[in-house]
Amino acid sequence: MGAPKIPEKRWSIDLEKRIQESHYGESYSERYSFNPKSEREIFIIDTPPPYPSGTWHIGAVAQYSMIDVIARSQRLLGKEVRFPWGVDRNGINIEFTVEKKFGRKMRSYDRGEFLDLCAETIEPYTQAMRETAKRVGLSCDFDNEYLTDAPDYRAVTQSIFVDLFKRGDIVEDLRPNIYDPVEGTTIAEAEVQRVTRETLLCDVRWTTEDGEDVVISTTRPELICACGVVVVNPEDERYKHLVGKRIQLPLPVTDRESLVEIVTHPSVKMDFGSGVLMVCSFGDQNDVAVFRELGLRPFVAVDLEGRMTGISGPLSGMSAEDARAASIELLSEADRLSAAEMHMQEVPVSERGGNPVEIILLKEWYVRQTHILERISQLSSQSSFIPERNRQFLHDWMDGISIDWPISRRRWYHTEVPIWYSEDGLKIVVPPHGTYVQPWREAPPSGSEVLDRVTRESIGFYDTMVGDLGELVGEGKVFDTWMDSSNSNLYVSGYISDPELFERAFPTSIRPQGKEIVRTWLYYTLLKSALLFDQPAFQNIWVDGLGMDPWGRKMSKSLGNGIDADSVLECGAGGRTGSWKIRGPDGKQVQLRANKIGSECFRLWKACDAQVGDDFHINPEEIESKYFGVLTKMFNVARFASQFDVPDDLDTPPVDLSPENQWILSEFDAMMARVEDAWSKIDIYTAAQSLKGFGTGVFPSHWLEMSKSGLYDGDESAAWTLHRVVRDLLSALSPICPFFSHYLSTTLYDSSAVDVRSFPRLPAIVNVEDAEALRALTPIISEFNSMVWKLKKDSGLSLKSPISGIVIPQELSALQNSLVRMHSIE
RNA sequence: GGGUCCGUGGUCUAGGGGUUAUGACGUCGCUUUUACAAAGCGAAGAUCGCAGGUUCAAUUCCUGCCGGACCCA
Repeated sequence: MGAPKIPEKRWSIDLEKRIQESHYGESYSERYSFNPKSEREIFIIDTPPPYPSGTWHIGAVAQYSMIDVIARSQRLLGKEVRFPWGVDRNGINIEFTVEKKFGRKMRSYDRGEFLDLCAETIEPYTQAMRETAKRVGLSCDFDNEYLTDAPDYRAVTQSIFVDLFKRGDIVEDLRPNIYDPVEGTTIAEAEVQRVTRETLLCDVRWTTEDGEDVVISTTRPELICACGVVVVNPEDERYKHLVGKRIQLPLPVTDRESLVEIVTHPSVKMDFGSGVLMVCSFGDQNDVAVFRELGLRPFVAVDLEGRMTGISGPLSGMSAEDARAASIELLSEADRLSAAEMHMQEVPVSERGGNPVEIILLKEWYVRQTHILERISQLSSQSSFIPERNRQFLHDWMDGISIDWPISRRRWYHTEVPIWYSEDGLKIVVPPHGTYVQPWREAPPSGSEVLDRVTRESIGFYDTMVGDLGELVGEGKVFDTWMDSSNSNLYVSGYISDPELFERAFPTSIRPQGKEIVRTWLYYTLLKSALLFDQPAFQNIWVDGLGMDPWGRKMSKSLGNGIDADSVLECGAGGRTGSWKIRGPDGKQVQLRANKIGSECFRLWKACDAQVGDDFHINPEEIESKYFGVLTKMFNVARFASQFDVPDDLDTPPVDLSPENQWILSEFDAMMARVEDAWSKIDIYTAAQSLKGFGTGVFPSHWLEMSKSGLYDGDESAAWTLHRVVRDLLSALSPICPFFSHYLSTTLYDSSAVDVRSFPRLPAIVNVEDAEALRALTPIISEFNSMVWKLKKDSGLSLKSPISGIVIPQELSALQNSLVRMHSIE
């Protein structure tokens, strides 16, 4: 015994940063790298590659820290863990950033020049993200970072495209697509958002061929030229006599019939406007459905630049918005506008650009999916969801899928569609497996294959056929970014790059992600695995809730309720406190303050505070007040232990363990059994709560107080118990608080808790029945101690004053001596 | 408009057909005791959102309503 080996009185953020910095130094990769040849059970985590755009959302960082807990806990259980660090850098987001930064639209640049600007611009954001990742303590394989915009990653996307194309799962077709005319690209259903805004609802007077006037309400009068049919509800008595008649379009059109038929359709709401509806090719998705159902020929009213086409007569060449104003004017001049009033309406807009979308007939590439939904659903039942109830998000989304997935985009900073077309347009050239190509600026590489464009059959190789193909045209389109990110599990499991590993590691052990991207990232990944291998993509799917503001609202710039991740992680460093001004629910600014948080406290909070799957409120004040004390407490337990010599042999229990040591070891072992079980089920919450309860509760308050004086007197079996418990407790805690555990364990035991690769369990101390009987004493001990403490308090005695007249319960007679010393009972 | 989830002391949270409903923060009181006052100990504080129903028994199961969040149309 001597002075504590741990000089600090408590955990601090500066200490945390010091340990962290040295941790990411030399031995880092030794510690956390992945050995694909390992004999251990392989555990691969398909981490969500974050998108670097400004700041990393604190909710995502919190979630990521729990993925790290999963990685570390699986290592602790002895598995060979691959915890990749990937960054998703493809996409329209960085294109927008570049456009904004330089004040020029993408299409005004040379394509290559623009790509260079994107790559350059995204780098500092990527770097900031790496730093935050380390600051929150992630044990990713940073040396093998993957970037989705790197050639090796894009090559996987392109190879999978070619494979799926060859087997007919990818098709090229002319179909109505949701289109963002401002950004000039197709988007998928999953990328459409709805905003409520005020629009002018016009009542337009149409006239039938018999000369009867009919009023039709519309918010899109400029689309009259694309009207294919006028519909009424079949139940609507007012219009029964009109069904089957023809009606004149109220605006002039060119190159098309100006009369359309009136038919019935059940989707018409009788009480909306006049109850008569004009159906335009591609006014909205309902229109598309009606056109398909009635087998009508669609009219193209809006072109790729968002301008009105020739059929719109006088409106031709105008933007949709100008055309709307012009058409209203024309209708009004012709005395065909009977009313026009402002009306609240939900408008579909593109998620990224916020622009009202149009539905346009375009030739695009599609992944076929409607035929395989049932099978995906079957396969996904082989994956466990954590929590199980979040499986519902997937089913809800899949129930609503009605069309194939359009995967081509008319953008630039994305993976290119790897296709060249022959001069006659009948043949296509695709690159060999594993090669990244940019068809818009390069010729096919050697080894490329020539396929029949329609039958997809192989005709031969490019190298020998180059003379027969005429002048090749490279495809200019690129892929939806989900086409890239939905390969992440294949990429990290060794698909293409390491077939031997892939054989062992697929389906991928776990997919951790937020619930908001179940319909995109998760669904598309499952789709790919079903199409390519007819297999489930994952063994486990961990779906967490989202980080909300302190009142449970989504954090957003417009609400002004965001909390920056770095400000929380750095809170307390160098004595700087944290303060956050956030707009509260009543619209008033609320000031939150905290003195010290840091990564360990932040992680502990997330692990302890909410079950996985639920949305969680992020309040720095609460994080500090509820969890920093837990760290202080456990730190001091270790500090207390550090003044007693560590027994040479912590593996073999002393033969003369006294009853109180047997008792706490039984209690400890039961707790550790629970934690081991929780770690193996990826139940962070139960593990965290168990460790916290034991480490701050029964162990220090009861056993330690009971054993203290014995320890000071050199009781060696108590010292063994103390050190064994503290050492193993730190190991079991290391997934949640790695730097805290690392510091204490290396200081006390010269070996780091984060390096333990087998979950520590005690050798048998007593037999099972006796252990159970000992654990049954816990509530009696705690009640007895509380009784004595309360008695002393009520009598105005200090805790160390002697007290008399206390009767020790019969059940605790074995602990008599310790209890007498603990309370100075006379 | 539809779907999913949620509603437990002032705040956050666990649980779950059956003794006295878990824990934490906050509050109040006491205590400087050879780890810890950035701590410990103790106390007060809940008709488990509301209304029905099922049951011997409901906070738990069912229905409706109210409130909140998210997703979708």
